[in-house]
Amino acid sequence: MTSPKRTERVTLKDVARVAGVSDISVSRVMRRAPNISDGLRDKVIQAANDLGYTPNRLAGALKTANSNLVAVVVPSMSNEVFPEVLDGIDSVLSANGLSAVLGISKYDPDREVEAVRELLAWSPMGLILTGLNASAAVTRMVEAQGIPVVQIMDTDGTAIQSAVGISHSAAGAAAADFLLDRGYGAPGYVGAWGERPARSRIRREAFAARLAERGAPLQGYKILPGQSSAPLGAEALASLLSEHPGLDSVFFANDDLAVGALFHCMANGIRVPQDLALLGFNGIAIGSATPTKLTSISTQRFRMGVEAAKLLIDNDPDSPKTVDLGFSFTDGASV
Amino acid sequence: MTSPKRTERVTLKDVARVAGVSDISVSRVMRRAPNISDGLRDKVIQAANDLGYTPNRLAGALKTANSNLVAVVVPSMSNEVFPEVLDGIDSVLSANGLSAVLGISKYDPDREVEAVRELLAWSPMGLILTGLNASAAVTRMVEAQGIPVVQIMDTDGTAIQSAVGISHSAAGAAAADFLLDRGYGAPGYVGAWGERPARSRIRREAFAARLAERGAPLQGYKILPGQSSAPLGAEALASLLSEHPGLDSVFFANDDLAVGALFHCMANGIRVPQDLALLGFNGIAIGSATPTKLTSISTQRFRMGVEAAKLLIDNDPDSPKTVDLGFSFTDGASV
DNA sequence: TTTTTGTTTGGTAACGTTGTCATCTGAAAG
DNA sequence: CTTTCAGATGACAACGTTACCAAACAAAAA
Repeated sequence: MTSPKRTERVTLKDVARVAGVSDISVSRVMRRAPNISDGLRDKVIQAANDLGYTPNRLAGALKTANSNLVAVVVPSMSNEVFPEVLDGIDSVLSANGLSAVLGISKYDPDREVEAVRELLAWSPMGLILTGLNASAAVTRMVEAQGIPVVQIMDTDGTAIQSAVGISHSAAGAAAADFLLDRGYGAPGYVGAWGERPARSRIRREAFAARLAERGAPLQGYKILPGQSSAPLGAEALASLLSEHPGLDSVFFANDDLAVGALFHCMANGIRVPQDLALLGFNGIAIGSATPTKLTSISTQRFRMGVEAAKLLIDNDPDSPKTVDLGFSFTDGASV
Repeated sequence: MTSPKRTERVTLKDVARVAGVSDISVSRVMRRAPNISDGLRDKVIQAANDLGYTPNRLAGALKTANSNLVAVVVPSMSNEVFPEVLDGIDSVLSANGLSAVLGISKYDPDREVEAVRELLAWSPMGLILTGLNASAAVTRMVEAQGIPVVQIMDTDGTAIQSAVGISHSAAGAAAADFLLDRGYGAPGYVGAWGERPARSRIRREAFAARLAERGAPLQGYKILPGQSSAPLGAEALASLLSEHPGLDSVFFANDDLAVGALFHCMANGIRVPQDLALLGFNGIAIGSATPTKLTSISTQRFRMGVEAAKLLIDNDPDSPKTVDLGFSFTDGASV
């Protein structure tokens, strides 16, 4: 029984010695470089397996100045959206031998800068950021590093290089049209998180602007400080209705809030959509299971991650791209 | 306007040259080593800022054989549970200058092995795995690397070193007691994902065993192949009830399924809990906003991540720990 | 046969950092 | 006025890889 103490790392040299070849040949076999004879390859693989050799990527990445890491910074994990995007990112990265290093900014620009600084120190081959409102410090750092950057979620604004997302202003305007076209004339709005995800503010403003444009201005809105959740949505709607009893429809910053609001209506005898229409945002699964199916604006989050990772991988520095994945209305019964 | 081309990396040497000191002094200042005069520190910091210097962790980690990375392997992101755990992990890691490198196994043991191999190549200072059922290959690799390992979610079984989680067999048994103690005598069970997360199978088996022990055996169960979601829960319950109309209570593998089932009941005139009691698992936010509050077994997922990261950081290789965070019943109205 | 060409292998020198061992101050102790 | 010692700083050699160039060899062309 061997001691479970610090095992000396098995290196290329060890494998080379055992296989009776040069270091560099081992390196080439491990990297599947071309022009390797079968004999050499077999000897090396045999020796590597015998010794339990694992390449040290730290050394390889240092030498080639090209780690197979991708830095990903998202604002939060306690929100269905980002895990789904991450899932999409990882599905592409892992298929290409890349790994994601994660940073969570908690919607705090300073933390984002810190996270980016921290992650860039690993010489990632690319960076995925959330939102287009990157601080100047972040922009400077990534430009100094000279790596591809893809910003996700948002296409309203100027990207550092490339972006994959949707136009939140278009979504807000579309929500307004959707409600007005269906005859609602007294719309309200509910948000959360103090609108720290700037994207929800953009939607609200575009929603309000389009409503005003069409002569049916926003009657009232409520933005609570807490994190989005169904209970918070119920609370927000109750509070909004007490201040604005005349509302006939409400647009929500996300489906969590909208579902909670739907529950509030069910519990309080408010008929949906006859007395009040509810329009969500994001199109998460639960909305399609509620007794009254939630009408929502659905977005493609997994795909957003996939496209972002792809853009990073076959990056063409000379032609940054902005990919708008669009959105669509789910056929619910709450509007 | 400088060309956005490949910028040469700014290294310690550059900073040292500009500051007029030795390389190693710059290194020491950057690492906040002791015994540095204020004069030296100021010169170095000034130069580093002027040049926009960022340390290269690849080189540092290679030299010290100690990266500040923690490898985290989870089975999925499309499940509220793991993002929350990750959030907890990251909160501790980021406070300690560590970063998480992520691997997603998709509940596939082969992918898990691959992810671990991939991540270990970065010489992480620790590894967080999901579940206690790590394959022999994984165990061998981490032992060869000699780094601390913490396994999360589960405490029923043998950990490689340390574990943080709950006892799913205890939870299953407690669910049985909970229902029986409240007078229900004909319980059923609903699961999903083909029970690939082994933990849900353990809960079901313990649930069934305790029921049998107390003379009220499990009447029937339904485990659908698809991923857990509210719509799937509704579907599963409908199907279960058609096969076993006499059920008076159902225990669910998770709250997503249970909430969907609750909706199914509401839409079909099944009174909860008079006609049918529903007991969930996980205690996610939405369950406390439904018109009939969902009764559930709540677990501490964020804290699980926190404790796992802490265990990794102040690791004592000689005394691995198993931390059982326990569970509790939420005071819902569905049982 | 000789020359050309291409395939296969090896030697050497980095990549950017830090551990280890000097060296050099200057002040306290003798 | 030495000796001692702690506090600062520096020189050098790694860490484990891979890029680059050179060399050996074999096969094809002349």
